[in-house]
Amino acid sequence: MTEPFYITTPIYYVNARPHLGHAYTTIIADVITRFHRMCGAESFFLTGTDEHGDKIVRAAKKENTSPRLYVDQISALFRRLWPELDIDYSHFIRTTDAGHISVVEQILQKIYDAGDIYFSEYEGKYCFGCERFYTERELVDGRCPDHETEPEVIKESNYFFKMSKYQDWLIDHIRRHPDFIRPERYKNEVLAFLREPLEDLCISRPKSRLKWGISLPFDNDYVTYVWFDALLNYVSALGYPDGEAFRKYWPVAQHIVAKDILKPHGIYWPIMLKAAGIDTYRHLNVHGYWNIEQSKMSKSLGNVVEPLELKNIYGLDSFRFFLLRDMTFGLDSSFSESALVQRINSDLANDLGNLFSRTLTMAGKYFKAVVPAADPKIDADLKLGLKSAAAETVDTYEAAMATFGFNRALQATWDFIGRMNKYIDVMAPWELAKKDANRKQLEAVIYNLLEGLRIISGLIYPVMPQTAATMQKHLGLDPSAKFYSLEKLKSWGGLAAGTRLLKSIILFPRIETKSTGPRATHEGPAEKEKPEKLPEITIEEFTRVDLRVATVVKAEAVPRARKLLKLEIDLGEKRTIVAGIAGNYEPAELVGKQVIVVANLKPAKLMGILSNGMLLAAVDGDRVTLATLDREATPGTRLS
RNA sequence: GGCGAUGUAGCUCAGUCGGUUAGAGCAUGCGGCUCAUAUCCGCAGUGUCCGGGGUUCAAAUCCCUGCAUCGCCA
Repeated sequence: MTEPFYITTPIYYVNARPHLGHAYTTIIADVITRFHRMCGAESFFLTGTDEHGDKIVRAAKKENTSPRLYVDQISALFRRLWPELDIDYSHFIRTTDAGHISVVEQILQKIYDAGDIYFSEYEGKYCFGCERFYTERELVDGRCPDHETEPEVIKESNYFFKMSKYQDWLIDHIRRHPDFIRPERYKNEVLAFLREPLEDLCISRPKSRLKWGISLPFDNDYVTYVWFDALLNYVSALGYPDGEAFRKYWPVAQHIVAKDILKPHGIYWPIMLKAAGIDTYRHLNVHGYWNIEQSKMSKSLGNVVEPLELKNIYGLDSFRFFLLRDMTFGLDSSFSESALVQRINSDLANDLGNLFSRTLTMAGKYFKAVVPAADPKIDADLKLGLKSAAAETVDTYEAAMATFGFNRALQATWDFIGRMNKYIDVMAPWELAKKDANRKQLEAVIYNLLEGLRIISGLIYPVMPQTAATMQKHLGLDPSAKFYSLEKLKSWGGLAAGTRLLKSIILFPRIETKSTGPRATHEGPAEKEKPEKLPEITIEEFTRVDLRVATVVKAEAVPRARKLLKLEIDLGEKRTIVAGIAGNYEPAELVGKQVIVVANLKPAKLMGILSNGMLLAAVDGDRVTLATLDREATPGTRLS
């Protein structure tokens, strides 16, 4: 029996709404869990929300609500999002759950009784506005960066966790288990950090300044520091100390985190476990950031791509595919709509979708949509290595997936898809179909193609569960069966002759991208009229024009105006602009586009609508082409 | 300021222990096919392997140095 599998995402801090970074981490956890189910492992996939701490109190205050109501609300956003991304988690934990709180208390008491928690006084610079201490380097000219006031020096007593005591143990553990933290770069980062003496961790906050947390079991005047509370979710969710799930899954625990929380997971957490007498986890899997609009994805930055919107536009499976295919696990990657579209068109529509549709069409045409039998004598010559290629593909795939090499696994799958397309080209079934004498050969060829598709549908299952099921259904198989079992994918010939196929369909519609068209090539620049030159201006004159990046939020036709569109744009603030581009652009295609706007143009009324700015466009007779940006930029950014 | 990573085709990246003519996908150009979503198959290119110096019979690869980007730490 395959050993069980336990994976966790971080529990997300509810001071912000879910964004692409959260979605990516959670999708990866979903994919790896589905993969382990393919391997036949009993799997447990944990996610949830982290809900204590002063940032929550402040966020709640800002919204004029209580922490309790606030965390309920944001936590629900996360919980509701995951099913929409086809994320099939086993359990959703909240740090405000009674069960969790009681485990935190137990473990704190245990470590306290063992003598690894001590009480001590320290002094620091405290900003009463922020309700927090600042280190010297965080201060700007000795002042709080938010309030610009000088923080006061205050003394405070707190409880500290003796992390230093376990430093050598941790170094040793990491050295003995080279894949404890992976990829390697992050292991090295942790080891580099551990070369310096580790400071003990302050694990309490006095209730005089923070009440929203778990009270220390040994001192009711304090609450637990949020990280100490949060990390313990990974064991509390399993029913530590003697739940059956804990016994079964904890020994194989693996975590997934983004690189910004490497330190708590790579250092605090193993040491906490050690001190509590719990075996440490098996792997910490660390991934990078999605760079959007050239800045990092992170909780504290506000530039957020709404995952829901993207999957609604391009389809959920395509969206998941892109995230898994384009990022090398551990490294940063850049996210752009054009990269997404390119992936969809070339890998999904052209390669896989077209292979599927051409194969099913032929099976329909030549065999009335019934899976033909492959005569073994004839088939042996006609497989052209397809069977062995499939076996190699599954092997490569399995090895890559097990080590979070999602892009390599998909690459291998697509190599096989390419091989299938090539197979069609070489075998030319449409030629075989012309002569009855070739009937047996045609049967074998079509059978092999359908069988190849069966295997492909299994391989894409973890990443694209919906598409996998659709493929199964059209291959006449039961999409609710465990068709994705690796064992089944490893043996050729699973598809039974006589199975009734469904009609060919388009799995992934191509996304039409606006190209400059043939016009540009036929019309050489020499034939063009030279644009009239305007008198020279100074840089100062130029800079009087306030050009800004704006994103089109909404677009609609202006009634009774042939050329005009009314646009809602976001350039840091919302604005309405009326643009004379209706003949060249459909309202729908403009939404989400980034344009360049003259922001300080005197407002003008067009067809009764006040237009507050102007779009830049190349106007070539009737042909209007909007000026856009090479890459996405933050709305409101000034052009210079 | 200290430590580290990265820099390879138009774009995204692979490149093992130093070893023949530096690779893949996308994009581009040409050819082929017609089952298929104008899809697929084949062929073709293009490189200051970031700059400079060194070691070596031989360097994208090793060493030094500079630059750029990023990360960790202070």
